[in-house]
Amino acid sequence: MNTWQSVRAEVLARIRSGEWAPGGLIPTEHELARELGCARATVNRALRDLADSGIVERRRKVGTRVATTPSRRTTLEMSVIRHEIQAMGAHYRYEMTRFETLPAPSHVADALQVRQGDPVLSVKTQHFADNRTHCCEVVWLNPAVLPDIDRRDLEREPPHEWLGRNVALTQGQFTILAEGATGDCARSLDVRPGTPVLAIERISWSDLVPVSFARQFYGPGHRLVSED
Amino acid sequence: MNTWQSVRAEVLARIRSGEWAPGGLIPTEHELARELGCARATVNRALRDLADSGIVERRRKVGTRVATTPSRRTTLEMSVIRHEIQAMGAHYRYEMTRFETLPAPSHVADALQVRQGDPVLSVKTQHFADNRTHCCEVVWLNPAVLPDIDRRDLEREPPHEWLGRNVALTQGQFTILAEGATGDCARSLDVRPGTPVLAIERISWSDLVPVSFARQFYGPGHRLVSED
DNA sequence: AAGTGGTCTAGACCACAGT
DNA sequence: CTGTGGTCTAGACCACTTA
Repeated sequence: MNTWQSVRAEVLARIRSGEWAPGGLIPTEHELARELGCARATVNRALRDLADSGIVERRRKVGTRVATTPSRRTTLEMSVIRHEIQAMGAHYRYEMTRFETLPAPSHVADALQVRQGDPVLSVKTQHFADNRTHCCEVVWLNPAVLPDIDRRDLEREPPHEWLGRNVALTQGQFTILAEGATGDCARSLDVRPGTPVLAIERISWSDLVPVSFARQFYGPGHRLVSED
Repeated sequence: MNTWQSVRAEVLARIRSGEWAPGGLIPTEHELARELGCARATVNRALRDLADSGIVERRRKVGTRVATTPSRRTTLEMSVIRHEIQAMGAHYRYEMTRFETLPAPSHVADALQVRQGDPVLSVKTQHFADNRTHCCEVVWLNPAVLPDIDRRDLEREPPHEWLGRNVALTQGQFTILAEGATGDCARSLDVRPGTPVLAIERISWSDLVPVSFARQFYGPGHRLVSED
């Protein structure tokens, strides 16, 4: 069969067998197409897939190399918290506990690309699964990009769901780290201060303009699982 | 321009504008190709890309729907620890602190798909950046798949690097969580027990057979950053 | 049975990066 | 300039799913 999957498998097998060593060039698309008896587009599809997985590296004029860094890319599904909770079969409830304009602290100013002390919107929320706090978050919003957001908008609906429906988010970045719970967060999650919590920082852009910077905290036992 | 990127952008714009609502069907590939004046393959490439990002969902005979779950997929680069450390400009050193065959505890037996109590290889390692422990890990190896691994192999080289060069790893899964440092791990990372650490659990398969189950611990301040 | 996406083909042109 | 990958095309057939 000359499917692109079979081409991918063949190439992978040759890499695994050592026939094509890490750092070495493999044949060009034309050569592979001829050898395997399929169209170049098919080979291209297979090699592009391998490049997306980080198995090979491709550069024009140079060719395709077996990656020396056998690093793996893995994809995480960052779902809407409501769906995450409902998927567990739990009842979802959302609450906004703060909504106020504040001068931007330095780390927020960095993330939103505004000057330190510039006014930004600070929103605190909690997401409940069967009346236990599953996640609490602080969201900082760039008012320059959100002309007409209203307190009532976010009382009804979590910030990221509102943003998803009202702003053209073009890019996002996630940072994952472990922290000890502090103050409000510890109280919300009903854990002692210092308890390890998983923190996810999330920056959303709309056309290269930062729209929001969120810090989400998940209590003990929460796990992020890759798909693969 | 009839690039697949421009088709992708056009489709995205229509979704964002609300012209194509979440949950709704968008035109078929044929229709879009005709309307936008390009080949169907180009439309296919664009829509496939959007489907990979989770923006739309595609099913044969049904068509392409705007995803009701505006969940985002993001890719994490799980690099080899040595490269991670060298990329910071630090000196890398590796040490194996344990190598012994033990009866599999239940969580390890689950991960490696062996019976609880079956013999598995337990390896403890530390990875240093400029002589400070950057990461410590416990790796459990499935001896059924690793006939001729030797203690000396892993004294020279970290388990995952050895595996990468000697076993055809076909699949991996990562789980990320926050934990409090305990015992050996706390001592290795030079933190007090209970200090929040980022834990990454990693299972590697070779052709549906589990090869290794690793738990890696990173000290305070460590961050996983998505690419996007 | 019919309609949708999934893929392959053969050829072509282009963009880029070494020489 | 040259050779590589990146992409587009027009057409074709296939696979799957719903009706």
